[in-house]
Amino acid sequence: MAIGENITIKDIAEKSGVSITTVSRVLNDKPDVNNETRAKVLKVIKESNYRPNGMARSLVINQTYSIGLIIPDINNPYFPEVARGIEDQAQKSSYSVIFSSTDNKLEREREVIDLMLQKRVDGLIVSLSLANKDILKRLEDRKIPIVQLDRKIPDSIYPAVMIDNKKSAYNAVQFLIDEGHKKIAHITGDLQTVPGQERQEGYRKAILDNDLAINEDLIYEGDFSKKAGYKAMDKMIERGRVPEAIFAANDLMALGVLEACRNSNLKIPTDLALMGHDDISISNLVHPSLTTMAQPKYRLGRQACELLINLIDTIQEKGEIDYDGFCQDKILATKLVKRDSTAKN
Amino acid sequence: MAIGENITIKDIAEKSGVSITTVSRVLNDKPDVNNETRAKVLKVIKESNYRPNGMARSLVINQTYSIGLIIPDINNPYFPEVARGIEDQAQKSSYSVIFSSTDNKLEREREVIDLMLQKRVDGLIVSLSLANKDILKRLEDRKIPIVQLDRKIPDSIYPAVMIDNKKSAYNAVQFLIDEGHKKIAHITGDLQTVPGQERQEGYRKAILDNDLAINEDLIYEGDFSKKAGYKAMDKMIERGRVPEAIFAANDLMALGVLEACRNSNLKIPTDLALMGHDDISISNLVHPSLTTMAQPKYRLGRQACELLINLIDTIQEKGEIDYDGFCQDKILATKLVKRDSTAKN
DNA sequence: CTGAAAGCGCTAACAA
DNA sequence: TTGTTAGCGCTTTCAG
Repeated sequence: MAIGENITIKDIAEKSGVSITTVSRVLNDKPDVNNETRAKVLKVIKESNYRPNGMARSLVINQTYSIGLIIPDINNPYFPEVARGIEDQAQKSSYSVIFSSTDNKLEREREVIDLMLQKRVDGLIVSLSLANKDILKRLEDRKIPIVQLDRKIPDSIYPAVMIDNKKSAYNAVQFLIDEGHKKIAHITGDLQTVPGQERQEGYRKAILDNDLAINEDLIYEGDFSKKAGYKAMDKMIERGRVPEAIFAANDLMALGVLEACRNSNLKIPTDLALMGHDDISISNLVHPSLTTMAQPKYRLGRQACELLINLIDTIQEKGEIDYDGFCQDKILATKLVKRDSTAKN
Repeated sequence: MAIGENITIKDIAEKSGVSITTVSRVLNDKPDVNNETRAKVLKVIKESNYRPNGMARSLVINQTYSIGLIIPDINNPYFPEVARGIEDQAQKSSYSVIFSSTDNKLEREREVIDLMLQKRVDGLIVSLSLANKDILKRLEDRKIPIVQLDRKIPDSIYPAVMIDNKKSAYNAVQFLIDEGHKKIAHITGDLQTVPGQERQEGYRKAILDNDLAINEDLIYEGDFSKKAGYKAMDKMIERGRVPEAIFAANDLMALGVLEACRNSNLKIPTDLALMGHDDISISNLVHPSLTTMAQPKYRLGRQACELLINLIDTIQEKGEIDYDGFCQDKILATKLVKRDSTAKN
C-alpha cells in the first residue's frame, strides 16, 4: 500500500449509514442531497481523514486533471519561469503538472510522450526539437490536445504560444541603430532552431531597412551557449575587428561576450555596445547590466496553459477539436529593456 | 475523451483472438505465454498503436509510479538543478514527477499535498516551511513515504537529504580567517529557517574557535534575498564600518552586497573580501566572480529521489516502513569554490 | 431525496 | 499455456 490503509468510499458509506451513491453525491457537490444527510457524511469524511481515490475517479470520468510539460531542460534559465507560469495557471483549474526534460534528445522525447500518454494526461505542453516533426504527426490520431511552447514545429497542426522572433530581433537591432551604431555584429543562435534562424532574419532585415550594407564578416555563428559568445568575441578581437555594437541572439551568449571583453580590457559600453535577447534573470545582475529584449516568460507559460485547458474543455464537451477553426498561435510581444551595456557615453 | 478513441485491452484481445488475460500477460512481460501467441499479440498492439491505460493499472496494482515534488518555488535558482536531479533519478525507475511550488504558504502546502494524495502519488519529496510542523505529523498515519529536501522540519520522522549548514558556514568563515581576515561580518539568512539559523551558528563557532571576539554589530539580519544583502552593505557603509570580509548566508545576498559596493565605489576583493553560499549558477558569471560554498544541488536531488524510491519499494514489499531503523538523514558535503571575490591582492 | 447495479480498463487468483 | 471470474474505488443511469 503506497497509499496508506485505503479508506474507501464504501467505508464512509457504512460509517454514515448511507449508500455509496450518496457519498459520491456529496463528494461531487451534487444537488439532490438532503442537507442533514450531507452534513452527516461530511462529518464522517472529515473524521476519517478520507481522500477520494483520484485513479478510480479518473478511470470512470476519463479525465485525470493533469497535464504534461515537456521541455529541453528545466535547468535552462529560460524554463523555470515558464514552468511557474504554467503551474500557476494550472492550479486555478485544479490541474497538476508532470514535467520532463528531454535534452532535445529524440529518443527521450518519444519515451516521455509515451509515458505521459499512458498516464493519460489530459493534454500536453511541449517544446520539441525541430528534428521531431513526425512525432507530433503520429499523435494526431489520438485526440489529445497539445500546445507548443516557444518553438513551433513547422506544419504541425497544434497551436503554439511564443514570440515573434524575427520582429523582436529586428527591434533590437533597430534600437542599436537608433543609438547611432552602424557597424553592428550579430552572433547567431543555433541555426537548427527556428528562433535561431528567425532572429538572424530580423537582424538582416533591420540592417537592410536602414540602408546599411550587410557584411557577412559581421555575422558569427553561435549556438545559444555562453561559450559560443565568448569564442565569437574572441575572434573579433583577434581579427582586430571589434564592431561598434553586437547583437547576440540570446543573453547567455552576450554574457560570453562580456567575459571575453573583460579579459581583453575592452569596456562595455564605452568601447562597444552589447545587446542580448530573452532577459534571463542573470542579465540584470551582471556588470554592466545587459540591455536585452525581454521575453514574457511567465506569461508565455500561463497563456500556453490557459489555451491548453480551453482545448481540453472543448474536447471534453464536443469529443473533438477543430484545430483549424479553434485556435491560432498566440504571439506575445517582447520588450526592450535598456540597461547599462548599451548606455550612451 | 481526452485520450483519444480508447483502444482497450479488450480490443487487442479480440483482434488477436485471445483472452484479455493473455494480452495482459504479454503487456507485463510475464512468462507462461506461448511465443507465437506473444508475437501475434505484440503485432496487434503495435498496429493499433495501443497504450495501456495507466489509471486502470494503477487502480489495481495500487501504485502509480509517480512522485510528488513540493518546493517553495521552481523559479528560485536553487531548485531547477535539484529538480533535474530528481527527474533523472526518477526516470531510471520509470517514475514521473509532479511538481508544485508553494511560495512557503501554509495554505498552499496543504492544498498541494492534498492534491497529490488524491492523485495517489507513491511518495513525496518536500521542502516545507518550518511553520508547517503539524502538516507532516498528520501524514504519519498514512503510509506514504516522504523524503525531506534541503530543509528538515525538526522532530519529523521523515528522513532528509541535505547539507550540514553549520559546518559549511563554519568552513566558509574559517577560509576567510585563513586568508588573514579578522573583522568578518555576517549577513544572516531568514532566521525563521533552519539553514538561516545554522549558518549563523557556524559563523559564530568559527569566530570563537579562532579566538576572535564575536561582535554583534558585525551581524546583520537578512532573509536570503538580494535586497537584504544590498541593505546590509549599505548600512555598513553608512555607519562607516566596512569590515575586512563578509560572509553572506547565500549567494543572492552576496550579489546584493556586490551591487551596493559598486554603487559606493568599494572594490571587491581589494577593499573587502566577499563570500557567499550555495553556488547558484549566476555566481560564476558576475564580476568579480563569487567565492562560495557549493551545494551539490543535482546530487541532492538524485539522492533524495533514490532514497524515496527505496522507501516506496520497501513499503510495497512489507506494507510498512520502520523509519527509525531504515533510514537516516543523508548529509552531503559542500565544497569551497574559490573565485575572485576573495582573491588575495 | 436515496439506493442498486453496471461498468471504467486493468490485474490476479483459480481453473482448465 | 490459456481463459474465467472477481474485484480495484469510483461515477452514473435507472428505479424507487
